Amino acid sequence: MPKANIMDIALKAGVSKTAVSFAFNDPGRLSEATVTKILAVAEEMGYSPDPIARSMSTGTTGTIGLLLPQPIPDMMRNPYFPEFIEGIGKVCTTSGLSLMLVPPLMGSVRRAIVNAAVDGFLTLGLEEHKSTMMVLRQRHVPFVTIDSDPIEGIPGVNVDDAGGAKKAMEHLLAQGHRAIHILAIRSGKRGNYEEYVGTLGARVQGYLQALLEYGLSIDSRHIKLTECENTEKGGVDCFQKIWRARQHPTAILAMSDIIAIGVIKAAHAEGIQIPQDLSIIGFDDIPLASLLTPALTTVAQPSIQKGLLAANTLVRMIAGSIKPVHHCLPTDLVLRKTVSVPPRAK
Amino acid sequence: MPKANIMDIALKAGVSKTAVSFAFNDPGRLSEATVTKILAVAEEMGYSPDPIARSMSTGTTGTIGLLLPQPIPDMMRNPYFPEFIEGIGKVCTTSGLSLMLVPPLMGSVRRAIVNAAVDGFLTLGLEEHKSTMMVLRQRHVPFVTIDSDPIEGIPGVNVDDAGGAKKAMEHLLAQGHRAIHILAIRSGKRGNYEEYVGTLGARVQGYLQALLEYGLSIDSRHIKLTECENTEKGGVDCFQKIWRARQHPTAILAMSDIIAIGVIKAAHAEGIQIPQDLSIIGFDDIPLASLLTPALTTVAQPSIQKGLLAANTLVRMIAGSIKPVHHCLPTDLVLRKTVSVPPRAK
DNA sequence: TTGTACGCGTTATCAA
DNA sequence: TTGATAACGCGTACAA
Repeated sequence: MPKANIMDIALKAGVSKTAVSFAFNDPGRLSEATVTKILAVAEEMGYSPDPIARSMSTGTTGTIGLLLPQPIPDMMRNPYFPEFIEGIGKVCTTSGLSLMLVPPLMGSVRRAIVNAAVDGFLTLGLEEHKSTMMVLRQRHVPFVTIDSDPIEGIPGVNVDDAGGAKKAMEHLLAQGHRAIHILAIRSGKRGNYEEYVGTLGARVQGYLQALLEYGLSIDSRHIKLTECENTEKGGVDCFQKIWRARQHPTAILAMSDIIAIGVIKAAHAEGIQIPQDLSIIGFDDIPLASLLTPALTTVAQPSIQKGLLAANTLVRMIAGSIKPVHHCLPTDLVLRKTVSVPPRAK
Repeated sequence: MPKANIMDIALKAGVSKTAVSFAFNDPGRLSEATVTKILAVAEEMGYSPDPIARSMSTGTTGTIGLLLPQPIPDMMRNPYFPEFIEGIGKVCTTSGLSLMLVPPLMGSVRRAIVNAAVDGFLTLGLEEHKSTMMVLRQRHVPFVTIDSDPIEGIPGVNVDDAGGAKKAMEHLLAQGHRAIHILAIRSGKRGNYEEYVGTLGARVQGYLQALLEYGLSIDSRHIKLTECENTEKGGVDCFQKIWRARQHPTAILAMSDIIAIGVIKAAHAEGIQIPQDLSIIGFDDIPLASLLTPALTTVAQPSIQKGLLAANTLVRMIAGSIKPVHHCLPTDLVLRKTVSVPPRAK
C-alpha cells in the first residue's frame, strides 16, 4: 500500500478533499470533531500532503537556491564559503526558508538552473554571466547576484575588492617589496588578467592601481601573476612552483586566505621563515587567519554580512518589492604577522 | 506577459504539448526541424519548463535533503559541518543532485520534513528521534540517519564515538590526570548524562569505561561534566565558568574541537599555558586542529567519509536497492601538543 | 463544508 | 518515423 493521497483520506474519513486540506492547513475552518477525525485517518493511513503537489498549487516552495560556480566539495573546502552561508542562514531562520545548494549539473550551470525548484536564486561569483543571466531570466524567478559585476536592473551585492586589493599591494610596496608574486584565483582566462571580470577583475584593478603609484605594473620585471586553484592544495602547489624558479619573490599576494595558508604550509615545509624570508598577504580574513602562527595579514571582507544582505534582498524580491539596488560592502586590510620588510633590505 | 507555459509554446509553434516536451527532454524523437522550431519559439517567448510541474509528473526532484537539528548558522559555525557536507557533495557531483539544507521550520523539525520537496533525507544527529522518525516514515521517502542510535530497518552511519572517547579519557588518565572536566555538547538533558542518547550518549559511555578502569566515574570527586553550547563561544564561556570556581581541573576534555578552541582562546586570555598548566583534548579533528599553536590533541573522525557513505547509501535507496545496513566508521586519538602530565605531578 | 476547476508537464497509447 | 490525444499526479482556491 504505497503513498495514500488526499482523496484516499477524504474517502475513508467520509469528507471532501477540501476538508482534508483544511485539516492540515487551516484547521480553524473545520469543526474540531472533523479535524480530529481527518487527522486520525491520515495518521492511520500514513498520509502527509505531498510537498511537490502543494508547490504546484501554491506556486511557492519555501526554498531559495544558492547557485554555485563549482561542485559542492570545492566550495566547502574554502572556509570563506561556510561563513557566507552563515549569513544566508540567518535569513532562512527568520523567514522560515530552506536553502538549496545548486551546483552545476553535469558541468552545466544552465541545466542546474532550469531544474531547481526554488522561489529565487542567489548567484555566487558567476563567470560567464551573459548566458547564465539569460537562463535565469527565463526561469522567471527573482535572483540576486553576489560577487559579479553589477548588472543594470538586477540587484547585486559586492564588496570593495579593488579597494582591498589596492591596500594590500600598497602595504607590500610601502614595506619595500618590489619582487611580488600574485596568486590569482583560477579562471578560464589562463592568466590574461586584462580579460578578468568580477571579483578577479576588480582585485587585479586594485593591484594595478597600487603598482602604478610606484611606477610598476603586473608586467614589470619582478612582478608576476599566476593562477592558482582556490584551495589549500592550490597554494601548496603554486608555492612549490614559485620556489623552484631561479628568482624568488620577497612577497606573495594571495587572492584568498585558503591559498595563503597553502603557501605558508609549503613554505614551512621548506624551512622558510615567515615573514623574515617571505611576506604573505591573503584575502577574506577567514576565522582561521587570526589563529595561525604567525597570524595572517589579510584583507577582511564581511562574508556573513554579504550573505545576509543578499538573502534579505532576495526575500524581499520574492515578497514582491522590486528595487534593484547594488550594494557594495567595505573591505579592510588587517595587519598581523606575515608581512615584514624584504630580506635584502635588512 | 508572465510565464509562458508549455501550451503557449505548442500553440505558437503549431505543434502539440508532447512535441514541446520532447524537444526539451528527448529531442531524438522529433525531426530536427521541429526541434529547432520549438526551441526557437521557447527562446523567444522566454519559456523554460517549470521544475515543479516536472517533478509533479516524474515524481522526482533531483534533490536530497539534509535535515538539520539546528538553524543553518549554528551548524555552519562548526568547521566539522562543512567537512561533512563536503562528503555529501561528492556524491551530489557524481549523481547530479542538488543538496537542500533543511533546518527546523519555526523551530519544528516535523514541519521542515513535511515541507521539503526532496527525493530522500539525510538526518544528522536527531535528538527526539522517536517522533521524527514517524514523520519521516509518513513522508514515504527514503532516509539515512547519521549520528543517531541505530534503528532496526533503517540505514545508519555512525562513527565509533565510544571508542574514541574512551581513548581520549584513557590518555588523560595515563598521563596522571585525575581532575578532569568534561565539556559535553548541550542537549535537552541538562547534564543528566544517564539519559544521553546518540553521539552524546556513546561518548559518555566511552568516558565511563575509561574512568572505570581507574576506579573512577563521572560522579567522582574531581571529575565533572557540564554541558556546553557547541560553538567557540560556548567553549569560552565554559572555560571562564570553570576557572572562576575554587578547584581547577588539570585537564579539559571537550566533545568537539570547536569547543576546545574556545577553551584554548579563553585560557590564553587568562595567561594560562597549555599544556603546562592545563591539558586539553578535543573531538572531530577539524582541519584547524593541526594548525593551532599548540596543535590540538583530539579524536579524529572521518567526517568526509561519513557524509559520503551516508549520501551514497541514500542514493542507492532512491534508486531502489533496499538494504538497511548500519555503518560504523573508526575514530582515532591524534596525539599532538595540548596534553602533558598534570602540573602538580611535575 | 463541498464540488470543481486549475496549475503544468510527462508519458503511455495510438494515428497518420 | 513523427507527432497527437488524453490520462495522470496532487493539493488548493473559489464559488456555491
